[in-house]
Amino acid sequence: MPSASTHTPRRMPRAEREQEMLRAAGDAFAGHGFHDTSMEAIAEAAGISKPMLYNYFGSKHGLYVAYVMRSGRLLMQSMREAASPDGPAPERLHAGILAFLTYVEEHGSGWAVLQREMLAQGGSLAAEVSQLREGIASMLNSIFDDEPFAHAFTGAGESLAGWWLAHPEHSKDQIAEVLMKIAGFRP
Amino acid sequence: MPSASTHTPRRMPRAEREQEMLRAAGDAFAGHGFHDTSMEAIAEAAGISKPMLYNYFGSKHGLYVAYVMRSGRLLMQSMREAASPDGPAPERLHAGILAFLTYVEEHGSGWAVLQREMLAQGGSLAAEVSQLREGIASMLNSIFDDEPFAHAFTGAGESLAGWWLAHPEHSKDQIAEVLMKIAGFRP
DNA sequence: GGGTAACCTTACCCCCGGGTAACATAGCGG
DNA sequence: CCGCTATGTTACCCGGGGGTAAGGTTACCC
Repeated sequence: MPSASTHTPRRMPRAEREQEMLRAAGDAFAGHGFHDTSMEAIAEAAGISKPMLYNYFGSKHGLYVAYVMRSGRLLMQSMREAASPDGPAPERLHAGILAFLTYVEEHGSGWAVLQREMLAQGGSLAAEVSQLREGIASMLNSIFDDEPFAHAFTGAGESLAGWWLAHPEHSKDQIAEVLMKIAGFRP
Repeated sequence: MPSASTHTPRRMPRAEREQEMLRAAGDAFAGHGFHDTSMEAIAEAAGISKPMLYNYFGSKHGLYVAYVMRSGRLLMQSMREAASPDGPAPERLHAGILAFLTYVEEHGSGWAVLQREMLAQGGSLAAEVSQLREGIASMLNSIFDDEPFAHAFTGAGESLAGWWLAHPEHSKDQIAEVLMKIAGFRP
């Protein structure tokens, strides 16, 4: 028994450790923002030491990019699957809204980071994030065929989702109904 | 003539200099965000030296707070004046929307900073910013009497305003029409 | 069982940028 | 015209945190 004081540095396969790092990083970024989150803090939350983060992601920015990209991919994938073009527009829209709200509900940190990053127009993630915006916009344009309206609707969804997280007494379906009403599809 | 190389340190009354500092700070904060903006950069943009900023605003945070507060006051004042409770709801809403869009148009930096700050739920400005949110929410609730809908509508306005800034080929009235349509007041 | 590669840590470097002390001068009141 | 205050500057301190060099240990494979 060499020393009982060391922190049980449990070994872990790379892929698994990577996910844990991303989870810790995401929670930290979502809570305090990019700049008010230190690599040291992320490492501690992930139960490892700082150089591991650099070994796996190269830099703080690299870690952030990895998290944002993964979050964006996940969101787009969920929505595309739900709103695949079969069936009439209102059904597709409703399914897409539910997929979005489900993502927000289950990945609060991911959503918070994505939302903040979409506001920062000048960032180095402009390309990746605008790709996400484009994807959602094209889905909505295929339903509304009215670009300004589609953008307004996007904002309505984002804002309402944020409000919902602070008022969980409303059901997911109630929230979806509000959005359907805004879209012009009365029940 | 002592030295032609000095930067013409023109004297200026305090109030006037203060406005210039706030203008420079606002543009910088809007462009790069709070953390990626250095006091040095703000001082240079304002044509003065760094200690002046500390002399006038105490700290970087103090300068930021001053800018956010002034922006918020200005926006609330414009909207309250426009949407004062006389006349039917659609007219009040339309006037409020136009006041909002005018503010966004004329104070792009102020709006960008306000919008970012409203997303950051945990900041030290939470109190001030939530007061702004409350004000707008109460105006909209007096029109819609439907809190979730009012929040969604707020988001639609914010998002559409951002999109408008990137697509100035649309007129202010066209944008306002989109919002009126979302509100359920068809032309 | 020994070489090797992957996993992981401790201890440090060093710059950026917030904040300040000390000093300079314009211009107004008396 | 003389000093006092408000306006302004240069030059510096120093702590936080991004990033790294060097080394240790586990486990897999032959």
